[in-house]
Amino acid sequence: MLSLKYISENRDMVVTRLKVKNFESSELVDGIIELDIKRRKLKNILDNSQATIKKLSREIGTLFQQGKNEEAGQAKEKTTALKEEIKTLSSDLAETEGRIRELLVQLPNIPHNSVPPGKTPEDNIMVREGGAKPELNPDALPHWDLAARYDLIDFELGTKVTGAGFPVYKGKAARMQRALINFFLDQAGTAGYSEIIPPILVNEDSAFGTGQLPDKEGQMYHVTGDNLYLIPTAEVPLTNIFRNEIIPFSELPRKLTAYTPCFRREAGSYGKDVRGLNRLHQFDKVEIVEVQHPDNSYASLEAMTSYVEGLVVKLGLPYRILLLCGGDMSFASAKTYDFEVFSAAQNKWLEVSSVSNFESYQANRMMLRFRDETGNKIHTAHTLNGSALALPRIMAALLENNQSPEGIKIPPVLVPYTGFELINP
RNA sequence: GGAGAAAUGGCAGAGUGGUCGAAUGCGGCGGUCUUGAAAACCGUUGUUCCUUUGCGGGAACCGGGGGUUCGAAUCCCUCUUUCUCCGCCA
Repeated sequence: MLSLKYISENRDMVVTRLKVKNFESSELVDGIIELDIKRRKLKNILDNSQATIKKLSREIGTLFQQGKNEEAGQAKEKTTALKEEIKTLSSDLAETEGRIRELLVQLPNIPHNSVPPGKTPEDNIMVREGGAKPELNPDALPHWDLAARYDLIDFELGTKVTGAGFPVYKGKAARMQRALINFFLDQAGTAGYSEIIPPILVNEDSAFGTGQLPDKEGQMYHVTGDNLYLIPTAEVPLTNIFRNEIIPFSELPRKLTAYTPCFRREAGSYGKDVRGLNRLHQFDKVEIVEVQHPDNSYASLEAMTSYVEGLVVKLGLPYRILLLCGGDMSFASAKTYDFEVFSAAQNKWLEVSSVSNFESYQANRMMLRFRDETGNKIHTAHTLNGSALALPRIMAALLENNQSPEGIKIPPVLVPYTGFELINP
């Protein structure tokens, strides 16, 4: 969320900038500022009352010790009215703070200056593309048919065991999946990301910290018995590692990576996009997360983007990088690059990564801060994350693009991990 | 799952109703001494919020929440977590 102070001090700027996200915020922002004035007023009166009663209490204590019980009794009476007042004031204050928070979490993050305006994916700007689209035979098959032909991925079996969107990977596909995970983790390690195996169930505070709650509640699987959520991305546990932490200046940036399965209910997603591996309820992903000094976070965003680009290049996939327009960005992001790879048999671009700078939006929510160079001041850190990469669509594109009459060819960089070069009958 | 014990500052660890934001030790930072370092000695050392141009002043926080009291780290309730023992188990 945006900080209260920032909103109060930059009212017009916030409202103007949020219009890039097509978000009309003037009412919300004014409500917040009004409540904040009330909050400060209440806090001020309450502090004074508490200071008075604290002083009185000390005096009463002294009087009792001196055996002046009568005087103490008289002093006690003076506190009665004040106590009532404090009770009312603190509940008013708590209520006001609660309402401020309710409004604050409804405000999306402010987009960076370089974010183009726009409403739909059509308005995204392509910043780079690379890799050659393969020339496939006319009889080339989409990956779900290839999966059936080579007995690689069994969607029906997953439906039997769990339900739609939970595929079963078999044989060489399972091996290839594992190869991709290991390849991605090794690459990330080389690039300076520390490998983590985080919990894949998180509590409410964590889900709130990265912004999944309260807004995207229906998108996560909720284990109601223990009030835990299955992670929709490793971003959640990885970033929350730093929740309520003050990071020493010398330890910035912190760079983490993790492979986890991800779970998404995808409520409301139907139709052609869900075919095969295109959209699943459970999928594997390697994620990279970075906590960075505000001065360097945009350099990190570019570095992360280049890193992800290196991965798709190594895999030999045709790709393009999109700078998302205001309307297509996520609620919490200040700037996002999406990666799409071309899946030739479907003749379709598939999103395989999303790299974002959240600036202080998540950090404010989770009180993630750092100590500055002098060691005296504490500031909110910036957080970033990116997929590196989401596996199913990579798998889909690799299967489709690399099919040939002899079988499906494994990209050379993966062969050391798979132990085979070809998937054939 | 059952029984018991505990949760205090970066860490260790005092404090069981009255100037306690909290002794002491370690660690950290600054200094004296030293050619330099160590040792020794001296000083300093949390976070959030309100207020002030600034100096400063004030409030809250001793696992979370609630309560008793003029006053709570200290008493009560509740939740969470950790440890010990038992049971079960990858």
